Amino acid sequence: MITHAMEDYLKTVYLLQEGQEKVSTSAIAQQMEVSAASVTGMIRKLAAMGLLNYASYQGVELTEGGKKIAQEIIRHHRLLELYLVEVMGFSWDKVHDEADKLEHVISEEFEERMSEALGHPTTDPHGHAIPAKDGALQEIAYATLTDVDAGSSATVQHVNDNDPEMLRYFDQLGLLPGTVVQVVAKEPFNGPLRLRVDQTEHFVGREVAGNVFVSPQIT
Amino acid sequence: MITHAMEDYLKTVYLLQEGQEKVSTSAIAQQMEVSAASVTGMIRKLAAMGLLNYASYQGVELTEGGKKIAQEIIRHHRLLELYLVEVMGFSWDKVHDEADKLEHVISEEFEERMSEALGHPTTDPHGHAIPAKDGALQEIAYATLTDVDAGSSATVQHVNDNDPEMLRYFDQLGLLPGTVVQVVAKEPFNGPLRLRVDQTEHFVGREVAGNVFVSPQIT
DNA sequence: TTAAGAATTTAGGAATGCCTAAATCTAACT
DNA sequence: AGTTAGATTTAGGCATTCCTAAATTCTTAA
Repeated sequence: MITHAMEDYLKTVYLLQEGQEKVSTSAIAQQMEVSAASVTGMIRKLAAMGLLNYASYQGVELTEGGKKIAQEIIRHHRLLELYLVEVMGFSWDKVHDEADKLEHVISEEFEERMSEALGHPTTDPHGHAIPAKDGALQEIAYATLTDVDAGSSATVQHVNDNDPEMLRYFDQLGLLPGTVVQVVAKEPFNGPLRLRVDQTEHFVGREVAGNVFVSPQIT
Repeated sequence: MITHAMEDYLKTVYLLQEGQEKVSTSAIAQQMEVSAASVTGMIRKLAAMGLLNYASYQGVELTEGGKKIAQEIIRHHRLLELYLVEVMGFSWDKVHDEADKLEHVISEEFEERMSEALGHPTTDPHGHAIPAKDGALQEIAYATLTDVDAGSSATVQHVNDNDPEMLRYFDQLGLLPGTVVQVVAKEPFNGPLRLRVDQTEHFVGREVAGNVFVSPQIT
């Protein structure tokens, strides 16, 4: 039997795996805010179930079976986020936590009816791709605002959704997926970025800018 | 901390408590399909938390605190059932199981938004009363169809919702909350009841009839 | 009133999922 | 190659929630 905790581990490994081949125990522990020892224990169980490949000290890699479960959970999560915002009227800073709980519990029919009600959408409110029912998730590794050269513009693709307070700040700044931002200037010594969004200028710190993922603006 | 299992126990005790003063260990065990020993263990924990009063061999009674939690869970369950049917288009035989999982997981805001979307309803799809946000649930102890005299008519108030197959059967018979039924005849030796629903006659067994709760038809 | 039978509780145990502390392994630098 | 810092695993424990089997208590009916 697959438990909620197992689903959370698979989801985390899947999302960390993007780009890298192998995922380390400590990366999982940090992401999930559990001890590394707990991760080792769970990983051994998941490996025994054939959901991931694992060799001591070498890191972890999902099998096809593990990937399939992870994708399903991520699909649940992102459909839920969008449903909560679009149909139920939640604000986008509150939907992550709600979806984290609901994603393990809803049935396939619930998933299907949400997808239908939303017109089979492909991105969630934070700009993340929603995997198709049996399709892989190809998340593109976008740069963040901190990587954009001063003077250049970029289009917001997605933002990190795990800090509600930061999401409210994004909202306030107008840094929503699809928005064009110009990096007017970057102060030295990890100083703030001067941004122009919708004719308005803002100064934001590097930590915030590092959570905004963008593609270069086509001019 | 209150766990999902604890919530389930409180809910079960609350629903069994209607009519009776005290609820026995074995009644809880039977309803929840766990062993009596498990019930004893959980009850001791809930009593220690002040959620119910309990003396060995004497049965169990919820405290005000326990009642409040039970009502909240029942409100979640019944709002979810109605939301799943009315907004998401589920058929009424599938919503019980889905609601049983979701009821422990949704936030207060989710509850509130469902209630709003439904126009603050007072009964769920099976005819059960939905408790108000902080109001007690006064479920009336209706008779079942088996109690109705041959020749008399009655109005369906609610039906048991825990058996999906039986719900589909009710649907087929037209035995929905609000419907008027005439008990044309009752065969002896626990034989079937001859019912007239919407001009059509049906023969149904006592087990089914015992799960249909009715009030006498005002003539 | 006493003894069977039913109901309930106690005792002991298993699985899950987390923890801390200690041991072990890897990798990197002298 | 040796040392050491950091990553990882092992060992031992705790809480939750269920179980079965055995002991106890209550009820009832001869």
